[in-house]
Amino acid sequence: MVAQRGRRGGSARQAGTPDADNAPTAEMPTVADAPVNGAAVADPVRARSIPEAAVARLAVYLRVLSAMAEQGATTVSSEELSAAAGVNSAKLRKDLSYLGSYGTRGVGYEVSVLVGQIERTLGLTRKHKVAVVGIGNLGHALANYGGFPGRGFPVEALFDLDPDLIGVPVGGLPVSHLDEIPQVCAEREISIGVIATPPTAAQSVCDRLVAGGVQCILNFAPVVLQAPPHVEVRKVDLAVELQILSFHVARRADQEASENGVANNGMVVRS
Amino acid sequence: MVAQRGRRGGSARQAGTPDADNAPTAEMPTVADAPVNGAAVADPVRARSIPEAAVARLAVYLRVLSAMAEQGATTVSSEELSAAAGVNSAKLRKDLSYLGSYGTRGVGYEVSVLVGQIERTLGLTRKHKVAVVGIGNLGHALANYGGFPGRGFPVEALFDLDPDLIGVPVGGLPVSHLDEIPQVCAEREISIGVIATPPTAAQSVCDRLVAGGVQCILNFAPVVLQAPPHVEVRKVDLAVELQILSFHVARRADQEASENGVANNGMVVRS
DNA sequence: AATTGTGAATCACTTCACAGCA
DNA sequence: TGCTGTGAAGTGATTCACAATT
Repeated sequence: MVAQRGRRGGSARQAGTPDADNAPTAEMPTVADAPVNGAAVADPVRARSIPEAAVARLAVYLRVLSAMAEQGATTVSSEELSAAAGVNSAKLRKDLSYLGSYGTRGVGYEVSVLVGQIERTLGLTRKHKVAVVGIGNLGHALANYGGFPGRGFPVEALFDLDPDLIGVPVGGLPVSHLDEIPQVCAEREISIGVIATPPTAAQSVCDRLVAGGVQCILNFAPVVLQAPPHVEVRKVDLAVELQILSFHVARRADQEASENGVANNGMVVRS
Repeated sequence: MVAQRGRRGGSARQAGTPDADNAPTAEMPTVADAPVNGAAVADPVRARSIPEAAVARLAVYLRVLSAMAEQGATTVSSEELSAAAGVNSAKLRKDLSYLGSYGTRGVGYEVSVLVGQIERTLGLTRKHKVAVVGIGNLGHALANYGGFPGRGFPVEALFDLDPDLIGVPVGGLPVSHLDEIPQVCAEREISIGVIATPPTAAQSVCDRLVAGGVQCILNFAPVVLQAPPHVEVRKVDLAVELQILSFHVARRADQEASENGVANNGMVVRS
């Protein structure tokens, strides 16, 4: 049902979005992290390192598989799963092969086994406590998410600057002041900090989260954060997303124009 | 929900774009595309295409440059700009080179020129009307963003299913019913649809947006959308973002373990 | 017969390193 | 001298295509 694969001629390209990068701080929207510095990854003992891009897709497969399991499916082929996840089957199989060999040739994969292996690989067998900083519109939405997606990411601290908000429970949890970030995060062993503040406050919040010992930061503020290398930063940037879409609209308009013989150098070549 | 940003992940889309262009002054870039040699491509004109990854970074550079301009900067070197954007300078220069040659050797770039060229390339010289579907916590946050980031993305329609919400103004704009999506989007010439509904509603909303003629969709719902190839879909998936962070935490723990001489299986042994 | 798993090829992106210019 | 712009090399990710396996 879906994806047709490109053959020659038609150049169908999957847009799989490549994401990629992210450096010491945060950079583009995509996957993250690149070892960039120096030698980078030494030799992960047992880990065959998984490409960054594949990690993001594993999370998607996990969601699809969970839905399938709920509907009673017990086995699934790479063709089915890849269609549901919107990727091609070769990519899916390659991605799964990073986990090990858990499929049966001629048959497919057992859903429950795959779910277990992906969860293990993504580190989902342990809980990751989350703090949300900036209880504005977005922060509210995040705090109310009620124990974040998929369980395993309980929100255990909320922070804001506004005195009127301090102490007020949001989603069942009272809001603390920004100044308390380091102490509270340390006490509650927060491992992921979510920044939903205005851009001007973001760097300072980031610094406090780091002081509080958080290991990862998910940044919704439209700024490039500077953080030490041991802290993983990812960003979600609405403005960037919209601008990328804008680019594609423009590109498309352009194409149409040249197909109509408009711009271009007058060299329209059509069949 | 919120979720992460991802790249486009899912829907199959094709973008092969044989482009053509590259006129001395007005060239509109295209995303990189499969060269596919062969006889097919009949376009002798050297296509100027911008890698997808570079497009995302251009949006970041634009924001940094705007901030610099506000502070009175008139010129900037690749070194300065790249540091502020969190990338290395070679990558920055390469990215800017896709726009054309707008720097001065030995000096740097003129901020205002760069801003103008990036805006042109990203198609920001024209407005892109936005509709937000699903006025829950997140939709509310988005609607109130007040004419989205950076101007140029005015929110001109809101939709929800809840009867109690229909007609109620949110951020100054009344909410319409989901059923009206195709008609309203067409009337108001919406070009970008933002889906902030629960996952079960997302595909149907997507279909209606497409019926209403929107060209791009930004999906916050945690599902893989199927959309026709001429519609650009991007997704922001909070669960995926958190799981990627989780993976990095696990990986890091793993590495530490092996640095301590632990072999494998999870058991931490400290010397 | 069907489907996985994967080496090899291809394609995309990044980084290097330096020629060219102001 | 300083900094841009870019070919070329390097790295990483995707796709192909088929042998291996049930």
